[in-house]
Amino acid sequence: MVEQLSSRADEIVAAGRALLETEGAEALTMRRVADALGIRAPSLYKHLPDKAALEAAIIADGFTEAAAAFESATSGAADPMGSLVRAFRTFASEHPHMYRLMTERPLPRDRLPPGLEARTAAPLLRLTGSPARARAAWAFIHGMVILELNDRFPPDGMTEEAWESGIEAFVAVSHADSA
Amino acid sequence: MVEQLSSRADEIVAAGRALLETEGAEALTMRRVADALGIRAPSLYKHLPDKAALEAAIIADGFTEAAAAFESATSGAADPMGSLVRAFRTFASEHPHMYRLMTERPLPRDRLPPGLEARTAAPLLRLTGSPARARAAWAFIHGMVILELNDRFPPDGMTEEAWESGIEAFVAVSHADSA
DNA sequence: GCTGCTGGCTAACGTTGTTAGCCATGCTAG
DNA sequence: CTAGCATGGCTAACAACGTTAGCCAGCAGC
Repeated sequence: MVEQLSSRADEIVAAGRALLETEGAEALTMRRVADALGIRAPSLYKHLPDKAALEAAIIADGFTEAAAAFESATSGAADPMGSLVRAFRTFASEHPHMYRLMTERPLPRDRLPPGLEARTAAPLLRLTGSPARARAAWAFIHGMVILELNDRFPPDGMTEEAWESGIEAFVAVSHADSA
Repeated sequence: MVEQLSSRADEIVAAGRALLETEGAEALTMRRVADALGIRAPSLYKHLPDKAALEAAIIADGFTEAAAAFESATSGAADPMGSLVRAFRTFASEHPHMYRLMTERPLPRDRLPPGLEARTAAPLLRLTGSPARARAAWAFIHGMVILELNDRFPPDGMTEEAWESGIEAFVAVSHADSA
């Protein structure tokens, strides 16, 4: 399943990630990645089986970073839920192309380090107290982030209010339930 | 902006849509579409400027259908919000590839019939009573749908509960606000 | 009956992921 | 010290993609 990458492969993944983050998904090309390293595209295949493996490694990178951000945002915070939501939004807005790559297709779970997905989900799961509520909150947060990223909301300044309205809704239900 | 399509172009769009819906996005190829019509790929360009125009026409098709479904679901229903959510989920699960195409990138608004986007959004906007709440509810619904579609939730039967939990949350806030 | 538009066609280009097969370098075993 | 082999480059090439250029058959209208 998840092979440990050689150090050269790590450099390839880093170059790929840099390309993705600075120029977007359509720049993430085997030839462009090779160019960035001063070699030819076919040489990449000495280190990685295919492009999907490169993408999976970049995605794993992203999840690791996101998980760390979520953990540090929630540990000992006064308002852990608000803090988590902010960390989520920050991650997505600082790494929009990465966030899209991480979410827009089914996860290549076979090619991801075991436990990474669960680790990323853990903080929200802990805060909401139930898988069902965690899923609902995640859907809301992801929906807001991806609709914003995809320019789906009219630019009328109403979006911040939508965030508050949604958070309020979930907090209300959580309190009602725990009472 | 939005050109009226020739009847031949309509046939091309229909063939493209059929390919998309039955075989997924990667089957939506100029050559495959042409094949389905018994002609060659370059001939398509006599009727459509490029592939983006084909996609936009398919997307417009999808929005028109979705809008009609949402309107008929909410008009005079006993539980209009539940009915709308069901209509939304039904549309997405019956047309998963269409739904992805409609949502996964920024909308080609220039190439869509004017007013169509607003028409599709209207039922939810009416039910929630405020743009902010509508946006929050939309984010939740879209988030649930797309995460389900992308196989993001563990298959533990908890997802139905997540739907209920989210709907409950939004309904609670709406009631609190209107009281 | 000529003109010109409509809607096909073939050939081709540049880009994509990927494979096959060659070769230099350098480590290791005998 | 040398033979052999793994490592990691390379070029050439293929199939499929979107797209353009340019040709031509058929048919409508003056």
